[in-house]
Amino acid sequence: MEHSGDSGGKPYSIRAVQRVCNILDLIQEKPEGFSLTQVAEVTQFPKSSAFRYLNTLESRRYVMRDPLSGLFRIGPAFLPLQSQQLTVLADRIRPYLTQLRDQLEETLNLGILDGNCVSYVEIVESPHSVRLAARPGDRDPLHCTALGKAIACTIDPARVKTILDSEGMAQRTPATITSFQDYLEDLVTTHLRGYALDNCENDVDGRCVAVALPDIGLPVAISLSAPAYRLAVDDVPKVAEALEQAARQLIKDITGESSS
Amino acid sequence: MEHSGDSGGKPYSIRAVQRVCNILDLIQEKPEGFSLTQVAEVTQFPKSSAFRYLNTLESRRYVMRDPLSGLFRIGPAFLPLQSQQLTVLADRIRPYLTQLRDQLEETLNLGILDGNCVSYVEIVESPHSVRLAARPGDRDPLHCTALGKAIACTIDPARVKTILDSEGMAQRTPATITSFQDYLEDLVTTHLRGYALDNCENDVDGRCVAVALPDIGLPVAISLSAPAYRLAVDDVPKVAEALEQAARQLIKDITGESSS
DNA sequence: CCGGAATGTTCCATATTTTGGAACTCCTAC
DNA sequence: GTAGGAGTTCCAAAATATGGAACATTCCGG
Repeated sequence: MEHSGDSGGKPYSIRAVQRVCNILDLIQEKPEGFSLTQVAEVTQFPKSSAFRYLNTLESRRYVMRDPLSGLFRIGPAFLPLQSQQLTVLADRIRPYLTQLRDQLEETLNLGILDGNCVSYVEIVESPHSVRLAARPGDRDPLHCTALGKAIACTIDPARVKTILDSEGMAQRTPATITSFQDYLEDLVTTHLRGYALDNCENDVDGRCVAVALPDIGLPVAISLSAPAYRLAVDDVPKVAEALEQAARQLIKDITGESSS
Repeated sequence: MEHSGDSGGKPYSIRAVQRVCNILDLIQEKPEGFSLTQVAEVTQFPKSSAFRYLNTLESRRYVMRDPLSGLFRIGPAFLPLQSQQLTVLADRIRPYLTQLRDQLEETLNLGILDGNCVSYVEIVESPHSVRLAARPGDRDPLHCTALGKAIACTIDPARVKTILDSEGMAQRTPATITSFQDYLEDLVTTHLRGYALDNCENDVDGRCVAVALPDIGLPVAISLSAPAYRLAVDDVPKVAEALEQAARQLIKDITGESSS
């Protein structure tokens, strides 16, 4: 029985398990992911073997396929950033998201700061066939998403600056905020108003409202996303109020105390 | 070819990979871990199969064996709590820890807040054969460790309370702080003084000095741990100064700006 | 201390599964 | 249209994973 890499003297090593670990080690090295051919090359597995491993890991969510690039990257099963804690949190927040979805008939999201981006942890989709919906494990930038802005209000401004310096503030739509100064001003507004708005800044046809969940101990926020034609700017305050109400209630339920 | 659980209609599923995923799913459910027999029971694998899988995963650090309880639990390869970011951070901090180890000839640690505990990310061990050293992936409570105290100074006091209420403040040694009020007072001292001290509170024969790394964006701290007989209380300020100096330098290096 | 139960570790013949190469499909660029 | 590259499918047989049983170790109770 031969196994690649160091088994650390451990007997009874299973080669297929080692191969899984090789792939999991690799997939963590690059957030944007790898093509099948790259995985095969780096791991030195035959392409068909690599394909089967990746497909199996994908079916179990340890690996996911980026819908745009087709690259294989870290999946949601690997994403619980604080493991237990995030899983428990998502489970407890899901009923609220479901209720909001039923009430407002749009897509609800739970997002977390993950490195320099927002990562979608939980998504409860709109009943409409035309909907604005990310997928679990998707990541979006901080500067042009409502989730990003809501979370940015809860973290150190110096940290926000570091992130944006590092990631850039790419123009995704004509409405995208691309200067740090403008972004800071938006954050002030966001903070005073109590909710964050992505007004066709991330997706030219999309609008999104988000509120942070302070006191939870993790940089998380919930949001409602909708096609812009169904969520007029005039409707935003009403939606925000529903989100804020749900946020207050769920924080209370989770922490056993009320948010100040 | 039969595979357990939902393959989601994915063809070319590899049974051994599914089994790895079953174990990884299970191991994430309980921080304190599982015995071999429990893993075998829950997964319904024959004991010898479960044993081989766990051993292989252990050799690759996705699973680790708790040295005290012998239970199998999540390993460091699963621990990079912010994945990329923590790996990069540890790589950049290691040379500093190594230099401090060479200078002070004791064990240096990098720890992070992980759920309700401190988790050891990086350890550079003392050259002495008698040393106080945790192992990567080990977890310790917040209330009786210098790392825990240093990190507690950087997070919301309400969060600290929640953690301690949940985890308790178990007496580990006669010197352990077991009341929240006393702990808060220690944190005030820690904050004013600039460093945290575990004065035989976690280990009756151990002393530990820690400083937080503010502005990094993660709840992390570095510490020096030593047998108490080699680290007298009078030596603590000198050690703390070396740690603080290194902390200032590495924060500057990592963030590209100086800590305020 | 002894015995029994429980947990962990080792071994082995063979059944099962994984394997890797080749063929095929699809897509893109020239 | 053609070529090349990435992804997908297939299959015979080589390789490995398998599971049960035996063995070793530890723990607990009488």
